[in-house]
Amino acid sequence: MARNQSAGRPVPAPDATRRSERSRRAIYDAALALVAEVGYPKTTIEGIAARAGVGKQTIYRWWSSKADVLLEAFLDLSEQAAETARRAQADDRPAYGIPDTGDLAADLKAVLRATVDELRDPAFEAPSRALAAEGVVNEELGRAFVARLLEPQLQLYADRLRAAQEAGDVRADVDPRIALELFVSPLAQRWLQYTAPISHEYTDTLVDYALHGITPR
Amino acid sequence: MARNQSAGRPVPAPDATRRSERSRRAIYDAALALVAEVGYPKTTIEGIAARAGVGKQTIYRWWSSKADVLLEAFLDLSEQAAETARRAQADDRPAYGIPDTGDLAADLKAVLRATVDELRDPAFEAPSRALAAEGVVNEELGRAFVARLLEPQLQLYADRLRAAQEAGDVRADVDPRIALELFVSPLAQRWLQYTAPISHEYTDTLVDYALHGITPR
DNA sequence: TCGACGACGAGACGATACGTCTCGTACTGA
DNA sequence: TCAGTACGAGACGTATCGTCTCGTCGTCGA
Repeated sequence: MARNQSAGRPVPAPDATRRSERSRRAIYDAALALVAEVGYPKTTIEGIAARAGVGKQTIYRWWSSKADVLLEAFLDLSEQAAETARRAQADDRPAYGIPDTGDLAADLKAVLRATVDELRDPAFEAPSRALAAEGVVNEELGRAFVARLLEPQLQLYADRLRAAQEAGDVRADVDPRIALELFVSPLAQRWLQYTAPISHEYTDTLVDYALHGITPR
Repeated sequence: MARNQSAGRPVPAPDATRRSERSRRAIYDAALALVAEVGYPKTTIEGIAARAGVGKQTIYRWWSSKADVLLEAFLDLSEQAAETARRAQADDRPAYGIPDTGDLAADLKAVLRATVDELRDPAFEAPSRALAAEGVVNEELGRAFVARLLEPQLQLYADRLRAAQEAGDVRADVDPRIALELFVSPLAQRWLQYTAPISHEYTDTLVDYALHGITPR
């Protein structure tokens, strides 16, 4: 019943410098594999430990919950993927983010098309959904998920929109953080909640509507 | 292990005409109360049965899962609420739905402001989140949730937008089912995922951006 | 009027998974 | 060299799962 640093003998905090990197990685791999194979609800701490060849205590020592393990595993996966992508394009592109060819509509459409394709990647789908779902019901994890994974992505759109404002392609009085939601959120909702299918044509349409509005001009 | 109508003796389907209405209601009430009080993950079938004063088998006989119980409980709650609302306004409003004063922007803003207030109602919040979360990870339940709860709501927006098209306030080539997502989905995402706070000012801004676009006119 | 049928409340049952704990081992820093 | 601690392994008691088996009760057809 007693958790960390509560009454009685304060449980000594584990020494992070002695932590086993090997176990950490094995736990990430096992967690992601299990979620993809049997689904989040059937993924258990005991299952992760067994698959990783690790004692249960090693998991409980470093993480507070199944969701927490998965969040860090997915963060690690994202970092690796970003690292790989960054190294692949290396010098020919200045910074990674949303391209700026000067044509805002085309740039947004291209990135959203790529996002649609990514959302269909089964390796990402299961853990993404699991984390999003847990975050809906668990505010603490939800905020961590947003702060560490979602918001950095959204920031890229905000940056691109700000650049467009300076180029005069977006009105100066528009808030980029809100404007980006006009095309990002509809895609997110369709994907998360299965409200309707997603496609390249769909995201193209979203960009057109968002840029020009739906009223007669 | 063997579920309904599989091998061996086919399990006789329960006779719905002999179903206890009293138990059904007690189960709905207990499920909603427990989710609100202790949260969805800690809500158990055994807990619902005990609180409802009902045998576990009575739940397993009529529902396939905890999520299924909650979906029906919430549907029932929504129907009651809709019934009450419909009876309250009775004759002074012709049909319930989104008002049509002729001013599209004002009508949408009013409804979205009301939605913001609703989303803060604690009685709805816990079960809504629980169902949405379960639907993210469980496609079958997700689709049922959308079809029976979400889509009927969205249809009201589509209807209002179609009326606006006939009045010439929305371009004829715009797809209302997509257009409505420009202001509904951002609100949904902020609420579901805690990506940012929601307010009346925020939804007003969404409507303005969606109607007129973010580019210079 | 009465007997069978089946849903009901209650709870026993074996199977998991929970989170804590206690081993013996192995590495590491003083 | 030796104390300290993370580690793999797994035993432990508790909680909930979904199935099952009771005895009770209300309803419908003979």
